[in-house]
Amino acid sequence: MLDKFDISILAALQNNGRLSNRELADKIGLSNAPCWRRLKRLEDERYISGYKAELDGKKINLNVMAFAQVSMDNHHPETLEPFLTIVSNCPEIQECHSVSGDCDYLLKVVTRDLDSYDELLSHKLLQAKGVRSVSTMFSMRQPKITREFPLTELPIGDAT
Amino acid sequence: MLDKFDISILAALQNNGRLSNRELADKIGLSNAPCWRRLKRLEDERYISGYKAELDGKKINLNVMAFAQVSMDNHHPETLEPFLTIVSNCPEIQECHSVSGDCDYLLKVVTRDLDSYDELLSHKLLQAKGVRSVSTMFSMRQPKITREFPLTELPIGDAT
DNA sequence: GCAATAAAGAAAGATAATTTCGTCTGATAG
DNA sequence: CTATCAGACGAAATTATCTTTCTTTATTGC
Repeated sequence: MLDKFDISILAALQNNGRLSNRELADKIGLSNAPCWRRLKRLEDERYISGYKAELDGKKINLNVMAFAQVSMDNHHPETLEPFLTIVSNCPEIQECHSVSGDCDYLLKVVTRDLDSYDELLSHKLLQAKGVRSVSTMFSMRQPKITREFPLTELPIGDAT
Repeated sequence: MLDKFDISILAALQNNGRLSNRELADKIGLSNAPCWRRLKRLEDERYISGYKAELDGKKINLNVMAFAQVSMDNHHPETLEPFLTIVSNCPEIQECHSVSGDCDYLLKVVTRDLDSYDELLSHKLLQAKGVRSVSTMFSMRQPKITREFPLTELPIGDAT
């Protein structure tokens, strides 16, 4: 169970994953040692699954972000397998969700430009046996984009 | 321009954003100081836009992930504004993309359970003036999910 | 070749992480 | 009501790491 200090730690590190232990301790209102022990616990118990540097896509020449809705011929494992292999080996595909609704998978894809996207689509995805069709939504602007989870909904342990 | 050391640094920190400078230096094959200077440069020049702790959604009671396709009545700024305000104030909405295709916006949403999702939908989004309709795809499984950008496509500077 | 520039490495000084230990608070059983 | 125990905090000492400075090594243009 998490108390308000734990939640503050998670919130602070979601925002800045490289806070030093001292800064973190100041921010949440504990001293050095207990803050450190709590953080280790949160890491050990996998509340925190990792730390990631966030890069600027534009700066590294990734100008196209798209969501591809993929429909499959059927849902037999041997039909899905070649597709999933491509997905897992393709670094431009950041996310693959098996979804409810009209299509079977939703992919989040990042590429340098439209040509690269087209190439990925027509030479990789559409070549996969089992893939019936792909319909693309291009992300043109991102009024909001964050990786933070909402922590406001969490039940709070003691120490309130 | 980035050379192979810079790219290794970006790749390593995308994977583990809390590598110490020493570990990073070992990994990329430079000594302490130059590795540190390169990292600072990459931060200063905003190749790295930030560091984030990655939480486990299941552990903190966020069990529903969904993509909401939103259609608006029209594209006048005064129509969009109330919707975008809700989006920006709603912590459950992680991403809002203005997209090409059949709908206007694609939202990535995370909630505790289906009830919370329904509440968000019917009491917040669908109440917004200007929102014509919302169609939801629930993410049931994630065969792949990463936050890493592909760095293989980058042109490499000298020092090859 | 030789100077000038740019980046690497070594080492020292400054800063921060991690451990240890003593203390306090609150719960529970006698 | 008090004694005991568990759990967590904080101060301080130790260890490790970061950050700077200075020197050395490559590379480029003249």
